[in-house]
Amino acid sequence: MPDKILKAFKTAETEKISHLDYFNIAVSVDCVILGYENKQLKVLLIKSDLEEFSGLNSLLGDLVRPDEDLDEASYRILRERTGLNDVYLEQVQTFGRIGRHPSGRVVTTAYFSLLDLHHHQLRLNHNDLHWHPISKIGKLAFDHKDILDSCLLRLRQQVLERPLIFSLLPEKFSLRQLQEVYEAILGTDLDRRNFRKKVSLKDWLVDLNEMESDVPHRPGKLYKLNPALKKRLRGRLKVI
Amino acid sequence: MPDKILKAFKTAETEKISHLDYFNIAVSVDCVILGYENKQLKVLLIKSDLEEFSGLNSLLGDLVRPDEDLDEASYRILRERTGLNDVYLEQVQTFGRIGRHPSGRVVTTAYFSLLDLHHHQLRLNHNDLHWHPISKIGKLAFDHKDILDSCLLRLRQQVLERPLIFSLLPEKFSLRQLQEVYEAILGTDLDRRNFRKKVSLKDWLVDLNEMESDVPHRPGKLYKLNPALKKRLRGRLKVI
DNA sequence: TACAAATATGTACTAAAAACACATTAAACC
DNA sequence: GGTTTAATGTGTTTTTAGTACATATTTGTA
Repeated sequence: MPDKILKAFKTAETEKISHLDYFNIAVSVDCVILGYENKQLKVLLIKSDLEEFSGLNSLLGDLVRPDEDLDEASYRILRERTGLNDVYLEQVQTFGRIGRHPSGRVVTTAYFSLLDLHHHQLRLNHNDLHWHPISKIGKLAFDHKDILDSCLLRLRQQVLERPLIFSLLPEKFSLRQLQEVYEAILGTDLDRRNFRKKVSLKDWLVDLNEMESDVPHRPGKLYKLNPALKKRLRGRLKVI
Repeated sequence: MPDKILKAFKTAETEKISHLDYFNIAVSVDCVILGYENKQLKVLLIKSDLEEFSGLNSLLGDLVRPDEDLDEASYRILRERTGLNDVYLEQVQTFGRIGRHPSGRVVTTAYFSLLDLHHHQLRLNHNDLHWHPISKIGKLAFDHKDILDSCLLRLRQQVLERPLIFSLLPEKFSLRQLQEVYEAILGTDLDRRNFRKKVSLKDWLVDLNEMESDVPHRPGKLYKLNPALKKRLRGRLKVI
């Protein structure tokens, strides 16, 4: 098998190097799992259990298993950590600096996901897991701050074009709630009238003909995501 | 070291599995190197030397070395294959299906690059390397057709927003040449007057006050890329 | 010198985005 | 129960960007 592999990658430089020099990297997946609460965007972090990063938080990640697709690993991590199966995950970028992991050569692929922090199925499986406001993130373990930033950048670039945001919200929501989520993600104030016009021009929402309740002011109409779009946001993993 | 590594990735599932099960993946880089000639976008391909893919072409790729950053590997491949050092490369996506490489578990990260196919430094280092019009690409080895398509999609999405395209052209070019490149990439015809207006509103071009020569019609003005933008397009690799 | 084939430069029209205003509703308070 | 408060809901106007389209100009060539 080494011969076969070398043949597949034969270049002037690699020919003399043995197969063992190459098949010794670990690949991991790190998930930027975002939620929304109290008008803040939050990310799910875990206390690092590596000495090198004691006291620091890290993203949720794990090594990719030998018999596991890269994308599948991201769904597994999300499921293991949150209990959620049915959530959209998107690959963003791969980080492969030599020294990025203190224990060995680990190349990691970053995914982001948005979910409703109050989802009834959400079960954080570990005491050290916690939601952290992204506006108050300091140092993170590994290169996880870079990973977080790249995912946030991607999210901000795409959030107005694609119906990504709705999995952050409960099934039924008002336009005000929706606007507040956008404002939290983009970090800007939006004009309410222009925002409503923009949203209504897309086919994203369905009017439920219901009203908010328990709000200390005039209640607004409730909407849900157009079911036709929901499929696109669903996880693509075959549920085990 | 195995203990240390396992600690870093401890989850319910991984605890019982040994370090050797994980640090045995190879990571490769595949480069979608695009050039432009005869009003066509072309990609640099090489004949696959794997039996499984005999007769098929593949992208230019290589395994990432143990002591090499992921990004650096992409610049090395470009340099080894084309002789060019000073070229922009951008990471696009990582492909990690289990069975994607017949010889073992290889996760690959795709990069794309645009370069002037008639650049004086360009020296293709192998007889089997050739430029292939993207409009006539059939089957490719591995999952390289998917990789090519994802890079082309990214390119088309970004080419109007960012000054990526200029490395496809010689130093001096006319607006007609520039427009033809855009048309080749986007696969559409553009209105000449609107195109010129759009370009002139950006700060991308510098008028050289020179004219085309050797054209069988009225010569056009020559432009070059605004030098202030050139840095952003340069390769980020420390030249060895 | 007339013609062919480009360049160069608009202008009018249309659609999208941003700025801005007012009437309406329901809860909370006196 | 009337008044206040704080939202919702629905515009209009203005500005900007995008699209469609026309004419004069320059050079090489027959």
